[in-house]
Amino acid sequence: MTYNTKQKDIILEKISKLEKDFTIKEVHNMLPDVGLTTIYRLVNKLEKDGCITKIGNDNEATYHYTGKCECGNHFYLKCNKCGMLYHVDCDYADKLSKHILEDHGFVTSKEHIIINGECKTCSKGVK
Amino acid sequence: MTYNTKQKDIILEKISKLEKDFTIKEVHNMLPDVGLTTIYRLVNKLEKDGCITKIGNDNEATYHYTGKCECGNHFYLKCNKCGMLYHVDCDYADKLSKHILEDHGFVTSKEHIIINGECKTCSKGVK
DNA sequence: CTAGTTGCAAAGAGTTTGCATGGCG
DNA sequence: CGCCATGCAAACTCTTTGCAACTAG
Repeated sequence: MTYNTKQKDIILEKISKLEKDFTIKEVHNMLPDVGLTTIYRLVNKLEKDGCITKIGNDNEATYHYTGKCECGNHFYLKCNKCGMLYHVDCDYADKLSKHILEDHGFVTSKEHIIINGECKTCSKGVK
Repeated sequence: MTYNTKQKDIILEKISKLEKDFTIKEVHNMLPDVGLTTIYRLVNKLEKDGCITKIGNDNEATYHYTGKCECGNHFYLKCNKCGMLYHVDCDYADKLSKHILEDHGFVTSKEHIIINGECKTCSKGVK
């Protein structure tokens, strides 16, 4: 019901090895031979499958490859200045999820907690 | 250096009384007499002033009026299903900010921590 | 009167859709 | 061969910009 194509392999190969988050444009720049539309369509599908997390950005959508991992002990720190996404392994994430669920009845999204702010470098650099 | 106009008053009056987050379009629908452009411009300015927090959404930007409050003991839980933004007063927010700062050197954005997930209602209702 | 503000129309930017072609199974 | 996948171009939507008219101070 779903074919394996060259483009799919190329895209998956690429984004699964990225250590940082990415935009559609970036992927397209890295893979000029794959059509823009195809990247949009595949990324959307991967997002539905749960392999990718969409990080609603300013005006351009940013995505992050998460694979199929179901581990809960981490969260993301997203720097609003430089755009970097830091993956943090930390017990605190579990505690936080549990707290939010038990005290506020809120299910944190697939254990992918994204907290916005400013990273060490940027908060020092500016001002 | 900055004038007080009718439009400004109308917009501020409206969004400061909203209990939920809003999009530019929603504001425009509520205030048909104010030009779209004006709303964009004013909201952007208010965001810079810190009275409004932008919640990078899917394709349409969502904003939330926060006023000038500098209180730190709260965070937001944003439901990805119904779009509701829950304002939660909780000591945990402070602890979390402190932890992130001390252990990860990351400054959480203006104490406005937004955590995505699914609210009680939606997580029960579906599937 | 001067400088900031407004709002229309047009331009930009990101994303989606239509449709004909090509490739997997 | 049937059906999904691809990719170009066009359509759409949200947001920004240019510019002339307007208004607060």
